[in-house]
Amino acid sequence: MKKYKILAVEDEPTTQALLQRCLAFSYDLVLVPSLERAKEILNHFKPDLVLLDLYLPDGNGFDFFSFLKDRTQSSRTPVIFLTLESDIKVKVKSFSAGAYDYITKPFDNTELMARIDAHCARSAEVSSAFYTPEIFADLLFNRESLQVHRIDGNGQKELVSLSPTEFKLLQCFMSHIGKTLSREQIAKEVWNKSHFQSRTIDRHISSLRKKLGPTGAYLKTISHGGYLLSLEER
Amino acid sequence: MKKYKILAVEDEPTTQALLQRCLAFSYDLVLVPSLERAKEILNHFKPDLVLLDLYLPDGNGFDFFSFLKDRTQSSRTPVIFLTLESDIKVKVKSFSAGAYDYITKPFDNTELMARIDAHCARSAEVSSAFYTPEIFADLLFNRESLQVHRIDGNGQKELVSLSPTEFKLLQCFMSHIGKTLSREQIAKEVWNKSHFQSRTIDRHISSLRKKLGPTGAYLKTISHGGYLLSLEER
DNA sequence: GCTGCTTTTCACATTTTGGTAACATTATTC
DNA sequence: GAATAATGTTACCAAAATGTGAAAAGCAGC
Repeated sequence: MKKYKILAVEDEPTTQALLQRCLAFSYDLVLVPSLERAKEILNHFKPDLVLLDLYLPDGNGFDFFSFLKDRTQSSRTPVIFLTLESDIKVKVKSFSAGAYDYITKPFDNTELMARIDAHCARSAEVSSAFYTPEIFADLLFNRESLQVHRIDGNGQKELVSLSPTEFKLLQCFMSHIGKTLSREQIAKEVWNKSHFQSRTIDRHISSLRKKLGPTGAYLKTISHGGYLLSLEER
Repeated sequence: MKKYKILAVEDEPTTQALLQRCLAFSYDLVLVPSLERAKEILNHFKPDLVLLDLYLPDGNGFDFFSFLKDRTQSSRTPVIFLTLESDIKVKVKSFSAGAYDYITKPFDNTELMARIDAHCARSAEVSSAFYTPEIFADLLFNRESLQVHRIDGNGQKELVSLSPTEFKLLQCFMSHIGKTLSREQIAKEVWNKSHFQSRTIDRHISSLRKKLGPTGAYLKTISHGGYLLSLEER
């Protein structure tokens, strides 16, 4: 049985010791005391779940939370807030920001583990459904370098030079192949905004299609619905 | 904004009243006092989330939970246990069985709502990833891509290109297969209007039938009654 | 502040859409 | 089997949605 990988960000020594003691055996646990260290660790550790204290020496848990949400690799990683703060308003804020759970100290070890397991199990099931391919039609995606290449008839790779926004836009469609995305959804995923001067998205779609050349035709317009990336013929 | 549909199974009058008071406004709430009633309700109510008491007059919450898991329609529906029982062992058992959350009474309204919203939002996102198009005759109706395909004799998918209104119209019939819909009902569901220059609907039906080709014949006219989508002859 | 890039906005071109009228056809009633 | 009512179908065109070049606005690095 494979252990779940957990990143715990916690500066208070007592809780640190407690977490170490009760989680280290059952999980692949990395415990760091600051956001800075956490960000470093993420370069070579991809946790299945994050335990996050709200108040940390070098910043606020919410900021780190948004940081995780913004990186595609960790945008769907479950985050459990684990904190002394028991103010209902903070709880509500956490949940509406997207927290998977909120546990106040002191907590029960067994319950913590049960909740961790539950979230990890569901998340593992879900992440298979959200798998984003690296190849779509004749496009090759490199998530590390944030580059897209097109493979021509001879198997030669040719760089498709996309701007950062165009890349994010394409990535957004790649992670929802076969689903029509409304302009609102696109705005939210790519710009993290809900409202927009309406034509901006259309304009970006237009230039993305142009840069993708013939492959751009797979990015279809669904009138009154939004846009759709799909392999099917029109 | 659409309300989440919630089924609450709870027999204790105090909690019933509390749930009614704090949830009925923000959610589409159905509150039942027994497992038997809950099962009945499920025949015509597909909740987005279930609130479940552990100890009920006609059985144990766990059994109902397994019942939900076993039905495909509800196997991914989030279930929150809401109970007096605060024994850690029961909590752990609930989570390992697949509970989404476990809240002990007395609880805070706001927190309950925050947790409900969080689970529903994630679940909605996930269920779209697991969505499979609906099938009617040789049509594949896809609510996610907002497209309709027809399967031809060779099993090839062919796009049926519908305008937004036609799609909504078909969607309306797809959600009420076998039921005759009056023009008023159609106007309300598709146009969100009650009154209409009478022939408009007819004209859209006409073009929908035309685009659906032979399959359009399943969209029958009920003179003086409206229209009906049904496989049965009459 | 200048330079070179990206992003956004504007303006206009183009396409799609949907309501209505008019007429054709079918169903219902007596 | 008319007469009448209900429904089917076509054509039209205005309004709305979308595509896109070019100008304007941001923005990082110097």
